[in-house]
Amino acid sequence: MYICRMENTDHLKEILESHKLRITACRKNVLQFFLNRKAALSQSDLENQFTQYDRVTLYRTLNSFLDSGIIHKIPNSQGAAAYGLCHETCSPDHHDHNHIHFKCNQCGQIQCLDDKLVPEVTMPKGYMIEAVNMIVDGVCAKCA
Amino acid sequence: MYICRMENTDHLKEILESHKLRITACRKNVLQFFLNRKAALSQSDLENQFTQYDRVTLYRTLNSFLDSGIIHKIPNSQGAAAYGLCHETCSPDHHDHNHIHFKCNQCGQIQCLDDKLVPEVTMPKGYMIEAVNMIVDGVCAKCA
DNA sequence: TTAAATATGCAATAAAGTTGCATTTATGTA
DNA sequence: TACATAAATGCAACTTTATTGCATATTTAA
Ligand SMILES: [Mn+2]
Ligand SMILES: [Mn+2]
Ligand SMILES: [Zn+2]
Ligand SMILES: [Zn+2]
Repeated sequence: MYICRMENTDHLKEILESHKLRITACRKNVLQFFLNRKAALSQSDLENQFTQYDRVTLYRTLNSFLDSGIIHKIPNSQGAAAYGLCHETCSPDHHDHNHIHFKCNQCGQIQCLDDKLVPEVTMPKGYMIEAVNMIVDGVCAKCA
Repeated sequence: MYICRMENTDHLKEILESHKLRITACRKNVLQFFLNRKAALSQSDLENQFTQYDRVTLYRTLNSFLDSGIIHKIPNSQGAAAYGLCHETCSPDHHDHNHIHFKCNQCGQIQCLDDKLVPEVTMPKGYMIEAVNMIVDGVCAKCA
């Protein structure tokens, strides 16, 4: 995870550049929003926060972040898709997403537990593993 | 998992009755379809299979099965929701869903690996666990 | 057999995701 | 700096998925 909380424009620019994305106001704002947030974000979170941008633009911003490896999509059972920041080690080629996700049934927030790694798992003979996702549902520390 | 593959009407009736659901043709047909299938099913799978029923009826059939503990919802990152048969031990009160789900990126099928249990996991202090889901993506034995 | 409770079909609506295209903006090069 | 090119944005339209209301049909228990 990128360490700083209050980013300066240069830092945002660097992140976008290093992922081969053009620097635009929308992308910088959305990226900053992700960096300031602890929890995962959904498209509608962005729409509420950034009324100045068209929802399609925000949709495509999320897609460009996904494709370039800035964020990752978090599986869920219902509602809109949620997105979390990738580790700094992630790239479009090689992702490093072996952390557990937690969804609080009280406040609804979805969190990346970056230092809680998904345990190893074995598959039946003949199965090939490409990715493993673990989603824990419950009540978070704040809501408990 | 219910053992039989080709159910007789009585067996279907028993299952529905034991979950306190009224016996209807639609429910029996949908339940049979679940029992015959190995993979998880989506609403659109049902719509394709049962053109004689309104899609809202199929939607509510899935909901009644969900609420009564006949099926469970499987988290995914994209596309329509998938549903898998519950174990016989499941009830509305107590669910027993600690098995791994596998999604094949080739054929798209989602499978309940009923005998592959989700490994134990610990949360940070203060978190309460209510449910744990594990979804493995990859290539299934048939597609490999 | 009948009354009450529930399921179904149909219409309408909401929510979420996606595409095409004209216009604007960003970026590399002259 | 100016320009050409490639990419991003806004807007409209559309698709898919999910949800609700209500009249009618069916199931169930008395
Ligand atoms: Mn995450
Ligand atoms: Mn399952
Ligand atoms: Zn919470
Ligand atoms: Zn497969």
